[in-house]
Amino acid sequence: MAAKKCVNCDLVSVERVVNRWIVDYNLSLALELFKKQKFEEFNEVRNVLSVVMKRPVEATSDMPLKIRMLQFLGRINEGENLALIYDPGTPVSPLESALLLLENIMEAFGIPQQDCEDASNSLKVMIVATFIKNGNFDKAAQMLNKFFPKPVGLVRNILEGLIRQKNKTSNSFSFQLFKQEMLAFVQRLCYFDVPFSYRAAQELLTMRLEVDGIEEAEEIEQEETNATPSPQKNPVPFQPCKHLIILRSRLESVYNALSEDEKTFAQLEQEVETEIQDRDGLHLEHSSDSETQDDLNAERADLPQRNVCSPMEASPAEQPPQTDDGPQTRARSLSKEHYTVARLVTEPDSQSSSQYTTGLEELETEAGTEKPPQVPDGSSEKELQCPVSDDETAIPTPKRPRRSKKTAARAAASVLESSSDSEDNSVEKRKEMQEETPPCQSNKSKSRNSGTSKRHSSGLQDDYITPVKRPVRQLSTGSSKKKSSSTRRSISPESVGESPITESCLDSPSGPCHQHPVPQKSSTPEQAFPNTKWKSLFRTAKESKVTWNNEEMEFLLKDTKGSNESIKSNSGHKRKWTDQETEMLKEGVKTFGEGNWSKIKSYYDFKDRTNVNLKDRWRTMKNLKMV
DNA sequence: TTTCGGGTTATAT
DNA sequence: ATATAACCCGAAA
Repeated sequence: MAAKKCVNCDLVSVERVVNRWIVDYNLSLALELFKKQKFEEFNEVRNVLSVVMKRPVEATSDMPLKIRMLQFLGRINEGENLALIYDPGTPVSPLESALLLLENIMEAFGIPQQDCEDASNSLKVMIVATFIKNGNFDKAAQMLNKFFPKPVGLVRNILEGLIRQKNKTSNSFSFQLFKQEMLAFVQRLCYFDVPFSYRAAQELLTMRLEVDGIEEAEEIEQEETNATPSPQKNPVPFQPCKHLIILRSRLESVYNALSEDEKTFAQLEQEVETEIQDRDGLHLEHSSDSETQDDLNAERADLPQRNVCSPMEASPAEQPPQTDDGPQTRARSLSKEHYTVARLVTEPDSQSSSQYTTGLEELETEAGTEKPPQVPDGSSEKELQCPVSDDETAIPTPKRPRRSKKTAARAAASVLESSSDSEDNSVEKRKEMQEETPPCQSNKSKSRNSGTSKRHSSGLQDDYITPVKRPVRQLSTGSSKKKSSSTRRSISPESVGESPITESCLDSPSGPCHQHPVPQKSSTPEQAFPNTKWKSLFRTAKESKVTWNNEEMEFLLKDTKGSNESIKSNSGHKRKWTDQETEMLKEGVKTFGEGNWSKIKSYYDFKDRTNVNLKDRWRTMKNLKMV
């Protein structure tokens, strides 16, 4: 029933809000994964973001910068794949494109030069070092002179020495460390608050654990399980929450009976409902009061009137800490119960709508952080919110079965992992997601997709903004060491001729491949997205407070697509080890010790590498005296 | 199930 | 044709 109301409401408005949560969460998640060197998952999350960004998203003021910085990290992540060239006209390595992007960001967001100085310098050094590592000494020297014109400086001397000696095996410049440094830089630049959805999920998990400890976990789990498949059905999904609530208020009195008689939660709920109904009408007031106290919603103060938290979100999180306080708690819990249990399970009253509304706002506030209160139309919101709240609650539940106390991010990550088995699959999935994508023949070339950073690398400002992606992947001439070999074969044919296809499809959700040819540097979004469908979507998105720049969208999309492996290899063929993989392996051995291949493999995200592969690679490295 | 070492294969030169 | 990195296979723990 609530759902119906929602449908009537402005779906777009709701979607924007929900998508903002999603984006907010995934931004943080991506950063976390990057930090943990789960680069595959990092790319997966970026994929998620790119897809979400195609939908209307209500952006916060800091979101654009975060998106850009994520793009930046994406390029950094692909930094060693020199084979990736985005603009044939002005071939630029991923790291160079990262530098250009950084400069662009600084300009666009008015970031003082000094704030980026260290990062910029490190980036420049790594650009040179990467060329050296790949044996492209000419290019390295060229970059060295470009970035470090002064013939003085320790770093310059070191790099110069390596170039002179044509020593590409130097370990002086760890790419892994460099990545982490870039991560630290990004974190300095933008503050990544703990997303609301993360906190909500975490608290929910905590609650479940508590409940499990006290009660029989099985019941709850079962319920959850049931709820998962049909999240739309309010009654089922929420039950867990109800239980929690009930436990707080009623558990003491009923616990014994429960354990003995095997009373079901449903029964308890009914009891509670009865109580609640008796006190109906009070709940609103109580809820507001109680809410004020909640730690989660510090921001609620701003919205005193609608402080009632939405049943799903607020209740799970808040209740645990409350245990039994005093009368207040009692009232509070009751009110909450009322919402959750009575409303959802039994029957939605008129009140429900208002309650939900409140909850939503709260959520927004939290999640939105700085975002200006955009509660446009209260009435419509209310209705909309119902579904929203439901979804939110429902989502976390199924996904993270009390699997553990691991952080939500972790859990999410694992989910991602499982879902994305192979790049191929993921890639294809992505493509699928981008419906318009015409049949790119390139599908086969899984590897190719990696054309992550292609886009604006060279384009600099213009391309950068340009919706068109010409990122064509070239085989890097001699840049890529050994990898190139395998890469070339598969890539060259496709990439050269139609490289745009693959990427374009992915890249331009807005514009299909065909439209690429015309470089539109338009600042106007519409232009960017030729496709009518996307146009409309984009417009819709635009309406939201913060409009997503074409650039941002593109960045995401583009990067996302290709990001994964530059070199993917055909399943049947030998796949050369990338520098990145090698570095991870080194780190892994350093951390876990030689021989613990399974640990290393599980800790780092080695894609399509078996324990034996790690072992063999290590053996090879030892033979080569790389270690 | 994971690790290990010898053997095989695919690829670059 | 050769060298060798990547991969495979069977044994052992």
